[in-house]
Amino acid sequence: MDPNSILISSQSGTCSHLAELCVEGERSPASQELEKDSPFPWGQASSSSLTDTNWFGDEHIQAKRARVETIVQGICLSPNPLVPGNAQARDSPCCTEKRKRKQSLPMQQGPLKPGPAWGNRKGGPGVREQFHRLKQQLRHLQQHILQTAEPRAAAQDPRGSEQGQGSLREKQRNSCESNPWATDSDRHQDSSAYLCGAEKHRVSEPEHRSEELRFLSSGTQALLEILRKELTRAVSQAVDSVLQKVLLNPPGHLTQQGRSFQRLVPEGGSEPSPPMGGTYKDLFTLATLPRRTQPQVGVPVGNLPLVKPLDSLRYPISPRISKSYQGPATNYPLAIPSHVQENQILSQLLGRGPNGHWSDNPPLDSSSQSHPSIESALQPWVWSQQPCPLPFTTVPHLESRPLLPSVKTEHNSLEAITDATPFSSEGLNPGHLKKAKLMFFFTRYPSSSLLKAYFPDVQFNRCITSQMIKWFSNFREFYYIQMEKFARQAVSDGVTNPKVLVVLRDSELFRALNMHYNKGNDFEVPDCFLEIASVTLQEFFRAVSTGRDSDPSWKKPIYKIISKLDSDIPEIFKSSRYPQEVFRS
DNA sequence: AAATCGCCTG
DNA sequence: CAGGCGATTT
Repeated sequence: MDPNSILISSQSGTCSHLAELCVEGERSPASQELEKDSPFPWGQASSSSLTDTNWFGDEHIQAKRARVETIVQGICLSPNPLVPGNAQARDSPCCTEKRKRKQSLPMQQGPLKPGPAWGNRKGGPGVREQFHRLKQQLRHLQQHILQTAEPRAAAQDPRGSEQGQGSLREKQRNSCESNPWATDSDRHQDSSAYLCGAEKHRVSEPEHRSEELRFLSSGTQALLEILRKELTRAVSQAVDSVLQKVLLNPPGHLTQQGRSFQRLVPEGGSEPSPPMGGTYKDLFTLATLPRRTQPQVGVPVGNLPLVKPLDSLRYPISPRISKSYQGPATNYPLAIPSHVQENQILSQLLGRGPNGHWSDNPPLDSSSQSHPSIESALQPWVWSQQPCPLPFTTVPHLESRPLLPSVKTEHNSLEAITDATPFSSEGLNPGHLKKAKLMFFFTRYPSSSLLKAYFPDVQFNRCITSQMIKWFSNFREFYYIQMEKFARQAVSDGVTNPKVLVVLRDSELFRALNMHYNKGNDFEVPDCFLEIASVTLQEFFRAVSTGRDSDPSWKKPIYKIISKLDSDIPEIFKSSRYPQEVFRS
């Protein structure tokens, strides 16, 4: 019924997918891999310039800065250790190489550094005032946030305690996002765990609301987190400015402190420190780059190579805040806007509706978004891209699938966040499988590029691609087995004219096929498939009836014929939400 | 060498 | 459906 009409009409869009293919085609396997590790390759280029800036290069300065930050924090806000972003979230279970790569990838964190910020520093006389103002603003924000958050927190079910011992990593991601180290290599797990625990204990403190955040709706949570981070960053920047101007003498012994401080205060986004060790750096870079791309509304993101990421986002999904954490996010985005005035940052934070997302919310609410910069930065995408990314997006609630239930739940519970987040970046879910099966009605031999074009919500990599190709291989296997079976039956039944062998919707063969690829029968099988099926059956019949099946490779010619009969796939299949749209209500 | 494919097996 | 394997293709 409905589905039919849709499909039919959509079928007209023949070339559309070709275009898609071209686009996708640009991505070589290698590049894809790169993207995985660091979705933002371009970051490197842009970063270099920033990296050079070495105002932090000097340990003395750094130490001072750290000191100031500490003070400021004490005054204004709790340093909530939000995780900068964990690029690792995207690791795909199947490909371990990614992990290795990530570590080895010497990404640069250019953007992190406040290069342009220098301009501000030059500011001069007004610095103090500015600083003051910032502090005040921060206080106000804090109050607002607290007011907003507290009430809700009470309402929500506090399940701060770690649940079970599932994958440690994932849990950490969810519960300890605040920990910057979580993102880093596994070796930091311990520390991250530690931090998480610490956080929990401090729940009562007004300043440390990380726990509380968990109880809030995901949306609010995200807002809170983002805001928090951004504020922290802003402060850091302000501090930096001040330091630059005021502090010129390096004490020199604070270096260590500075470091430790950074660790504790992940927000460190502010921390530009170029001197950081490789690992740390990598982290930043990974996380950072992406974000920038974002929306920072007015924020001048210097590097704009970001376009790429967008491509992947082409099919944004409804903004579900489902996963608060999806991505590798990073908070640095904010930090980076170095050239942006501190004031600007604040104002943006306060009033920003960057990508529309927050716009709805009043400043206060937005403030609540303290979620990791990750989101903050990417908002629009965040949601569209990663989160939904694969797993959830595509997967509508197909009939079955206990796996994705949470997805739909969306913002409701933390669960949604928890469950969704980990997978968001990759992996094929039942929804994808179902979609692939339906696509089989149109194409028996899809190319990897075609698959990429039709599964926009999937982050392809070798493993994923192979898996999907394997699916189609399996589909074909079943298909050909059925064909051969029925062809032989026809032969034994005495059929002599292949023309009489036509696959109709009421035929047994069709039922078998439909049962396999369209179990719920919730999809209208296209006529073209019936035609191809008929041709295939006839070819098998001819081969068998003429005794060609004695040849070990007698099926090859048939395969070759069938491989040329793929049809165009309806455009609607390109939608990540495809199933929902196609299936009959 | 890498990507695919088909076949077989669990 | 996923793995493994060998063959084929590019």
